[in-house]
Amino acid sequence: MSTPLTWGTPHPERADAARNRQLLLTTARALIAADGPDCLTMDRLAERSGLGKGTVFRRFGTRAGIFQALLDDNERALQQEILSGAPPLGPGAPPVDRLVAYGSARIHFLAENHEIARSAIDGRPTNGRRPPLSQIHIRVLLRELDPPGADVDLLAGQLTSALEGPLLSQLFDGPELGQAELDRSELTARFEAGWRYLVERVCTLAA
Amino acid sequence: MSTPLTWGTPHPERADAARNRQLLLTTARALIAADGPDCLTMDRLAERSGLGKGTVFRRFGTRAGIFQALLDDNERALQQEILSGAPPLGPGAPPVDRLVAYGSARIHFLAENHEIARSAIDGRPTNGRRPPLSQIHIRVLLRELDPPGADVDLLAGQLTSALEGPLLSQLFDGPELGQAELDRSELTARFEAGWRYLVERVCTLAA
DNA sequence: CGACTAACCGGACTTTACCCCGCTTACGCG
DNA sequence: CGCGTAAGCGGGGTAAAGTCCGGTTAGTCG
Repeated sequence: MSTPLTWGTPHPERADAARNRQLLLTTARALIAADGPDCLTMDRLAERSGLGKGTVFRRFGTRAGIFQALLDDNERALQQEILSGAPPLGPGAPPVDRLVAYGSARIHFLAENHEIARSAIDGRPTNGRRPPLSQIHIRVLLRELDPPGADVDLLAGQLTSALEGPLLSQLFDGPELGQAELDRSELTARFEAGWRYLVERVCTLAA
Repeated sequence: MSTPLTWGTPHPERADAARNRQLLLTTARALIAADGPDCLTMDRLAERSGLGKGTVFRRFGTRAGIFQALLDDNERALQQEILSGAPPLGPGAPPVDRLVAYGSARIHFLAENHEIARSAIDGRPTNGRRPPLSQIHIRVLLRELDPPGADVDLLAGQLTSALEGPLLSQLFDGPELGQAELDRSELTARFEAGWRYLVERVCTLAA
């Protein structure tokens, strides 16, 4: 379940390795639920899993890698919705509607997982350097739209940043620049509206 | 020169402290120039400056704080240009033109300082939690523009992320998603064009 | 069924950010 | 000009990330 796309390679993952990865993920979730993400240490995770530290590092490469893996795992359901769910999130709706719907979904996902997301962004570019799903999806939809005169690849990156950056800043550091504290649903609503505005502004052809 | 805005407080900084800050900044630049940012360690910086480790931490709070300080210092010239330089970067030009000009300036600044910028983004929200200059400036210009129906504060954050995020990703991790390697000037030109497109799309009133 | 090999596992080791707390020094006041 | 005190300073101490390499085991091939 963890590397379902790597069927071309000879040895995707050894059985015990897969079992241990699963165990580590589960243990990590438990530790995070118990003490918060900041208390999740490599030593502790190894010990609580009954494994050695080397194993943990082999699996995830770095501390941030653990949170990455957790995030990816949580994201899988959303991924399915996009690929084969009902419109407008899934295929079938006009691209602009899909963009708006995707933004909403992503906003809610990040709002729910922001503690993990925070810890997943840390030091060096860990290992995989796998491009973020968000950007890929946005790019595909933009290409369908084909806005005249736009650098679509770059625009995809810009929109991805615009979607995620401010939200994460807000979630991490709290309200900024003289804005009142918002509860969860107000916050997501505001960001959804902002995202819709941006997408329509960028993608609607000028008269 | 380092805390010129704190004149209301009784003792902004003691003379020796200011001297040491300056010394540390200089030494840090020298070490970075010599061995690259990754080799700049707190111990080494303290030793090479002839100061104690505690002093370094008192000044900058965290390793990332050093790079923050360096970046702020480098940014000051640009800041002056914006506040009292010639249009369109400085005051006097129409807001849209100023936005475009600011984007160009910022892109070049980040391209020149990306190694430091990379190291400045690390762990926890260090200390000051001072909102980024970029966002403030963009917000001011947007307010002048007053796009109908927009959440200007949020939009400012979105545009800031759109301006900086993809550029930094590119500079940090290299070209992505099947794009060829670009040299410095091609890269900045591309991002400048992308920024102009975005700003005009968002700020030009629909017919 | 047995041997081979490549991947995996473990835990000691190194490096480094960051903390702590007693000592020292700059600056204001009498 | 001498004193008090608050800020600055120093460097040893801790914890945690990431590395290394010898021992072990899963999966394969004859």
